[in-house]
Amino acid sequence: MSAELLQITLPDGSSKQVPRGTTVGDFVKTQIGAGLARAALYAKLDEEELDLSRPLQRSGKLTVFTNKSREGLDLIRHDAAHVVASVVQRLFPGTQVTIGPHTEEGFYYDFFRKEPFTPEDLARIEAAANEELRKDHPFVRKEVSREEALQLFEKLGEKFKIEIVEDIFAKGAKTLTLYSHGDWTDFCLGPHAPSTGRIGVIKLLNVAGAYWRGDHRNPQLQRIYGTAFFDKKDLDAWLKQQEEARKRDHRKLGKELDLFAFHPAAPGAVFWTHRGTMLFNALSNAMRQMCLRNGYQEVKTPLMYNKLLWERSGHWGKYKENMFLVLDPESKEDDKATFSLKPMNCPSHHLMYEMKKRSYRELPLRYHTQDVLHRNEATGVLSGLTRVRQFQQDDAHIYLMESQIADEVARLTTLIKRVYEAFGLTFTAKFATRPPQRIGADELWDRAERGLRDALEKTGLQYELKPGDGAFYGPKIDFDVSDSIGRKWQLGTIQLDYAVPERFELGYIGEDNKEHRPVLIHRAIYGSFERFIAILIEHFAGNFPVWLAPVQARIITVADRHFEWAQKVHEVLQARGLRVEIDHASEKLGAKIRDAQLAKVPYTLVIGDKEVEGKGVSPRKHGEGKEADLGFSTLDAFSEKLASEAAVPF
RNA sequence: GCCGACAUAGCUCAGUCGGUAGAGCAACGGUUUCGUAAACCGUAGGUCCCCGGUUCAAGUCCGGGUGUCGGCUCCA
Repeated sequence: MSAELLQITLPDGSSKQVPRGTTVGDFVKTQIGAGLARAALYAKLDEEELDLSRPLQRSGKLTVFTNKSREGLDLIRHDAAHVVASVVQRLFPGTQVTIGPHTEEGFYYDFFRKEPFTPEDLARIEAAANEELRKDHPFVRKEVSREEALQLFEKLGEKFKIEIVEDIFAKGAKTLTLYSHGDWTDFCLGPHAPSTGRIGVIKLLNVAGAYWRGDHRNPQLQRIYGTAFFDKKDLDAWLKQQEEARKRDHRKLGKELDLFAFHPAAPGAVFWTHRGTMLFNALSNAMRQMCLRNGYQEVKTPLMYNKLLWERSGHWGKYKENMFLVLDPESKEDDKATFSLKPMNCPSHHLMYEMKKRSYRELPLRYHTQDVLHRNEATGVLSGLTRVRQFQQDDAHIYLMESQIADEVARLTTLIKRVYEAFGLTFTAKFATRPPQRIGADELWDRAERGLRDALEKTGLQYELKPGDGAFYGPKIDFDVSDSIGRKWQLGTIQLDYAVPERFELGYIGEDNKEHRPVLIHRAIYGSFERFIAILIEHFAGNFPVWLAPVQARIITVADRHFEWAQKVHEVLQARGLRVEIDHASEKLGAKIRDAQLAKVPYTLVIGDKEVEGKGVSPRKHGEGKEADLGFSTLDAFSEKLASEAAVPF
């Protein structure tokens, strides 16, 4: 069997026969073409990733990746992480290496070193790393035994590597692969590009702390973030895009558009300006109306509760760290902290639920609340509007019978989809199952997970499975949306909960005249108004659609003599519930137009002799150039138009 | 909470080697009454985040605190 032939199928369906042992690189060169051979970085034989230098050992479907593919880019970014690590160890002896994967936008490498890396260090590392690329070191792969691997890393004093190596072998690996370039060697699953020269350019971005293996009890490592591209031009384009994205940052736009502010006296709590409040209220009212149309009861409950409630709900035990406690000087308790601001609405709703005897005929009973919540978040996690200590959710708790779960979840996913699509947001759904730390019997979890999953499957929505990511009381479906710099934020959520009704001993009288336990669904669509508004600001880059815009139209006059008609226009539009303002500045028209444009007001209404004469306005749409000028319109016609655009789209 | 960086006028930002702070915009006053992205002249505005230290002298150097930012852990 010296010339055993393998059957290698290509993506176009054609297949080639080559002797076993032919390397991937040779296969590509002889069977496909020299051009692809030069461009090739690595390949996949079925699902197995192979370096070009690896011999083909079995038949299968071969896919070759070049610099034209996402996979190719991910590969050189991983290569780049190796190059950076090698340079860091040369420039900063004594630094220990850990891991360095590629990410969405680049890569990182985690190092253990006492002294922090400074921005100057980064610049040095970056320069030296790019120098390595020019040397075009080949990546050399080698398989070693457990003993060889451990011996190598013992010698190098790489404690973290040893830990990983031990783990790999403990999981049953027979050998371990090492990759070297130049005189630097690292343990790595691979694959890698043929040589360092295939990485076009490396750019280091920043340093940050990260815990070893993501556990805060472990030593803190220094994570160097960077990115790599095939071409300097691609890097420049990416940097420019990043720059553009930063212009949409909700913190920047929030200040520029005068929507909200923060003050050191209340870290993590928002000051909403009038404009911001108008936006907030537009969202709030839209949600409120939608809930009312869909069988929800809107309720308001107290913001502060005696700890009797928190002990009952389990928050006192599990969540106390995150709650703002309120001292009661009259209290007989030692710590006087007998009250707390509510961090969630659920316990309040349960109290309301149990205030009356409930019948199965009332179910599903849906409580909707937009009350203010407080959570004492760790200082380091606060971030603009996306992570705050005081916030409002478009929260709801739905009490229902188990048989109603599928329908209710289907209704919910439909609502969520409708709302997100009305904003043009693209989202991903995640199905999160039981976490290691949980309450409730496994049998309940089985039912809950099955129920939620069945309902989700029924809706046909694409979703990602997140095992172990559920809430401590039940599995959930989360809906994520990205911000302008690509960070994903959880907005909507649907959480199924059998445990809490049990804990609160909630009941309803069934058709059989017996007491039954309801199931609970926690759900939010916006998530929190604060975070949702952050996402919207970035999504629209501050150019809100009319129905959301804090100011929907700004009236500007050509000269002071037009002021009287301007006021009349203002009155008429305001009477229709539209948000309109007059620019009183003693400026030329051009300047007022510019101000209105910078304020991103959807319509600027120009009023001069012509408009006074014709009892109308000349609207100008937000935007550039001649087409922005809509010409003359009667006041009636424009007010119709604006009112129709101000309608809630869901 | 942890690691790192940053904090100067309402905003955006200069401020060299340690020698008591400056611009543009905004605000205010005046002139201008103007047709689709910036009229002109003037005035005022500062606990250089806070507390302490070094120094003849601190916006600048050092220590502590607060806040913000980038991550990590956590989370809507």
